[in-house]
Amino acid sequence: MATKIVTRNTDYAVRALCYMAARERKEKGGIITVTELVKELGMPRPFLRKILQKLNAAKLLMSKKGKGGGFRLARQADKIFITQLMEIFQGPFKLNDCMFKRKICPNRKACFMRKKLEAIEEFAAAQLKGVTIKEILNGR
Amino acid sequence: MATKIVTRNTDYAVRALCYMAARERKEKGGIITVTELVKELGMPRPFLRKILQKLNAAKLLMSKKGKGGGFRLARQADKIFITQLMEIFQGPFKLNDCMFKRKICPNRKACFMRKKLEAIEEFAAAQLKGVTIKEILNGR
DNA sequence: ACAAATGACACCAATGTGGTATCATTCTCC
DNA sequence: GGAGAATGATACCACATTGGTGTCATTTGT
Repeated sequence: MATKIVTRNTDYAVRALCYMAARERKEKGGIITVTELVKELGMPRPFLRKILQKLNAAKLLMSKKGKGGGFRLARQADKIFITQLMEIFQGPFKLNDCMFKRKICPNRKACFMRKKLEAIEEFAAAQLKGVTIKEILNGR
Repeated sequence: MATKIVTRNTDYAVRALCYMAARERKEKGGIITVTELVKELGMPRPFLRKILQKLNAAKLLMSKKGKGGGFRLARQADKIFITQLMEIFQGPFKLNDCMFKRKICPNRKACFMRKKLEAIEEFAAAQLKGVTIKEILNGR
């Protein structure tokens, strides 16, 4: 199986945010309901709901309860970083933590493999660093 | 949880092979028994056995059955690449395969995220490419 | 009041990884 | 040839994670 850098809930979040940002560009200031998102994006409703609630808690979305309620972006698309989404849904980004028998491997400092993994982790972090919803939307 | 580039069985394989290579350097040509490896490396015996059997099947080790039997390296330590170990225990190395609803995401080609992931994957492959047991043993 | 929306939260299922157990086979040595 | 020491093969199990569902409470507009 493929090594996952991005899990499914992060992925769904990206898709949902992209949709919302795109819609925002045309019809200004609209609140979007889960129903619309589900219809447009074809994701399982309860799962998406959970994701949106997390985004709301993280203040990336604003929510409005009750009739006529829904969600809207709490900030511009170029201020929403996927690194933050990854943090929210997957926790801090890191590669192998090099455990051995429940403890951090004592050789961690000297280990050649570890050096390589660290280089990879650094590179990956650099690649993902500046990426925002806006860029993903624009394909660039 | 940390994104795993290297899983535990690959890790165990590396450790076992390193030990065997190190011993080889001193006492030439010795066959090593699972019992010795378990004692020295402190891994669960049946699990290690399974791993060694796979290495044997992949012709990285040679085995001898029966009394006085055991394993020895089937090639020099500088001819054993961790990429091959990863292949054996984890399958082909790749990052996210970008599925959406059981199908490969139709936007895969244009997707900006995907481009980043591909860059990371390439870099990672390059980093790991030449690494052998010998280098790990030498810490370089 | 009622219906439409989210909030909070508990629960469930599938999968992968790590680990165990068992029996068959081979080999050496007496 | 038989006993015991080793691997071969393989089935099974436990735990964690991820992905996903379901339910009830709360808020809000008409």
